[in-house]
Amino acid sequence: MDDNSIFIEKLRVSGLRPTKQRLEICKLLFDRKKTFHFSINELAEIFKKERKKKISLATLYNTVHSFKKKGFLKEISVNSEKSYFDTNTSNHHHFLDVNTNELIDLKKDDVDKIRIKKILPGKKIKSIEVLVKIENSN
Amino acid sequence: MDDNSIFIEKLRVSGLRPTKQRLEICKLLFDRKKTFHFSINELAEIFKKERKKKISLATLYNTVHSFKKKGFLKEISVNSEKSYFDTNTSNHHHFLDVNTNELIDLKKDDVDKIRIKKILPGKKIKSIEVLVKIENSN
DNA sequence: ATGTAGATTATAATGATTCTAAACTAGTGT
DNA sequence: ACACTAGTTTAGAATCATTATAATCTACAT
Repeated sequence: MDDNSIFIEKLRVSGLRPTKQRLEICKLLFDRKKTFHFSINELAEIFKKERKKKISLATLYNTVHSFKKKGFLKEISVNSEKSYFDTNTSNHHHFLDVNTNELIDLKKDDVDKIRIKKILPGKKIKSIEVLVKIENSN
Repeated sequence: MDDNSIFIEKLRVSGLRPTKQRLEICKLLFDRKKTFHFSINELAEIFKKERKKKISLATLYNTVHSFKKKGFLKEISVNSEKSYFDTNTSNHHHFLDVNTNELIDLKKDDVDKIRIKKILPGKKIKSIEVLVKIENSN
């Protein structure tokens, strides 16, 4: 038997019912060592082809968005064609390989602290996101 | 008579025929002091409501994309809902006011030079884009 | 066991973008 | 001035991703 108790708890605490589908999605997204970057379409493909589980597209959309709202996922728009979700919700930046369209996490100390000198009256900084586009050298 | 000779030249040099529609779009986009940030939909609205010119949506899409390809415009994706084009094609960063969804240019010296310590073999850095999300501070 | 609010689902609806193919036009040569 | 051609514009159709709908199902409190 697979042990879902962590995910059941995680969902319950956040006010989401631990349904079969949500647990499947949790296992896929969060039961891994490395950060996972995905689009909803890729997620759907994985369930269909690799895992042979049929979770409707609507549920994937609903779930990913509610996970985002609960802070389990972060959304990253890299360009107009593609939007990724990131299982690493800590403050961090990204490489985007423009040849493969792959996102790669940058660790905190891979990037010097960013200082913004301009301030706008009545506004405060909410987040700072750095996207470093990389390409094949040669 | 309005003097379009600069735009006619600009288009011709880049290999685009200076058509009525393209010149109208040039005037709207480039005949201004401050940087202009827009979505294609907003552009369509301006032509329809403010300028009473009917340029088909297809042409706006075509033109904006060819202007982007020629380097007259830069595209900035700020979130999954919205993608902006920027008439300022120099290297610079942005504020995004999440309350109004407004983009604001940061000047070069508003942000310290970003140093990326990580390098990936066979890859080189193409660009570094910083998006600073700001919100009402109250 | 029952009731009910919350979830899932297939499908339809929407909305943004791209495609198509016909009509139009800028620029060239005559 | 005229005609030719490749490039451009256009309305409308097609496509694709995402969201809405409403019927069915399920977790879970009572």
